[in-house]
Amino acid sequence: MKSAAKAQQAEDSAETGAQQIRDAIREAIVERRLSPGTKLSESDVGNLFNVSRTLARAALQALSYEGLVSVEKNRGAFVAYPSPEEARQIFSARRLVEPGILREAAARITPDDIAHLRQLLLEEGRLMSERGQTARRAEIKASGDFHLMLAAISGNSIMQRFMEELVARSSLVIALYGQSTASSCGHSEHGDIISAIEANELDRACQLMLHHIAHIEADLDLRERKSLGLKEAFEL
Amino acid sequence: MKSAAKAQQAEDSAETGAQQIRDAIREAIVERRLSPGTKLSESDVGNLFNVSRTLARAALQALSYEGLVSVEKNRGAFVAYPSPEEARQIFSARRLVEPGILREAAARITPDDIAHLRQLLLEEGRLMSERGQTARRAEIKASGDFHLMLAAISGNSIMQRFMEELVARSSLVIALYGQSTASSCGHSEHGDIISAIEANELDRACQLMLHHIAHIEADLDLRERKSLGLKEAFEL
DNA sequence: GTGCAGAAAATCGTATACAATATTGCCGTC
DNA sequence: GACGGCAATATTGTATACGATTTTCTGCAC
Repeated sequence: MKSAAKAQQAEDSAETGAQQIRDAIREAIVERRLSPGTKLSESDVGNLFNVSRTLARAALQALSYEGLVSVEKNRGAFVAYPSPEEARQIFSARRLVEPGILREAAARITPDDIAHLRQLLLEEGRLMSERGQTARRAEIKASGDFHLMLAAISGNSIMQRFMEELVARSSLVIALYGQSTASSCGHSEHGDIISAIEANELDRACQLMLHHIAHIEADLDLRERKSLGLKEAFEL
Repeated sequence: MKSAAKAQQAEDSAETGAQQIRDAIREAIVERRLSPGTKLSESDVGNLFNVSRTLARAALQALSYEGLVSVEKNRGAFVAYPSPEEARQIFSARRLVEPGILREAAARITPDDIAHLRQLLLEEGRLMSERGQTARRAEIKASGDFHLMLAAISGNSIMQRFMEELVARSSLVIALYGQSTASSCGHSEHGDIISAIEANELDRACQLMLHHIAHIEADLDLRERKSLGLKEAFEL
């Protein structure tokens, strides 16, 4: 049943070029090749992907629904620049839903799933030790994939989509407010969570998840940096 | 701060005509003037609102992101026809997030908010006793508004938007699979939840909320109705 | 009369064109 | 030389146009 749904989605997802553009831009944002605030002009995007403004616009609109891009009337689209308040809400939402997702995932998890999770962890660890931009980008993605995999295991595609949005937006927040140059996600904590699930200690797993999210948030410096900073930048 | 955010949103929401069309169609779907499966041709929508296909298409795309409309490649857009599995996921998601939302809302609720909630309840009750299509439609909307108001009080605009999606999709599910002709939401249960919040009995309020959602779900007949039913329709 | 093939119609996917709005640079005036 | 207004430019908002795909209808063969 799930595979059938996925197959159908896969066959439909190839439907339009806008989808591909949207995915490409989203990936660029999540991997931080595009910085918050960057202008995404419709013409530029169109030229870049060799399509008309129509498709570029559709892609940008789609990204705005996910909160990754903000479009301002008659001004254009920009990579989202989440405010501190927005950042707090994103993590508040994650604290709210992730324990629940974890519980549902634990109820349906198979040994196969656990193997996949551990493999993901391994990959993540490998990337962490590597140097270089590409490795760093892959690591960022992998660390989010852990949370997404849990959502996928939960079997609820609605929550899965929601988590995808939250993880992507979290990446933006970390890019903006993250302090430590270290990994965005405490790597070992992922492993601890898996272990707790495996040991069927659900409450502990949820606690670990909450702590994990708290750790990520603790690494942020959520001070209101008003965009008026252009003045301050010269008042130094 | 919140009001500022809302004001900005309000001033931006008037930005484009597609937004208005999207809202109009969504309202029609939620109030069940548009039945699941109804075809929404881009041309028809455009003509109906006296805009070009471009805007009609944008509106339909937007609705598809919310799960209220499903667009099939080269075939067109239709009012979503949620499968039983989808319906289960929608309510599963609501069970997952609504207690959390309620807790956050309770932490920030003001006497003013409670007054608003009670007023909403009163309105709901009044509509329930009335006869007529328009009253019924207003009642459907009001019963959803209770849940949305809680999300609004929680102060997390991300969760609020998510709840808007879930409530709207729930309306579709109830239209499709609901059995009782009665209200979509047990009216009295809303009042009980408010009372529990007011009495600061948070755990009880959450329990009531879960029961409430369960009641709605219990009124559904989530049997797989294959679209092959056109045969059965004549084999009766 | 039934079934299939081909054409006609309708609808969607994408590109281009035009209108409206915001931004930028320029020039005249004070 | 600084400020304010106007024109030029760039960018978005919307409409129209054209090609591609699907659906439907028609007509011919069996």
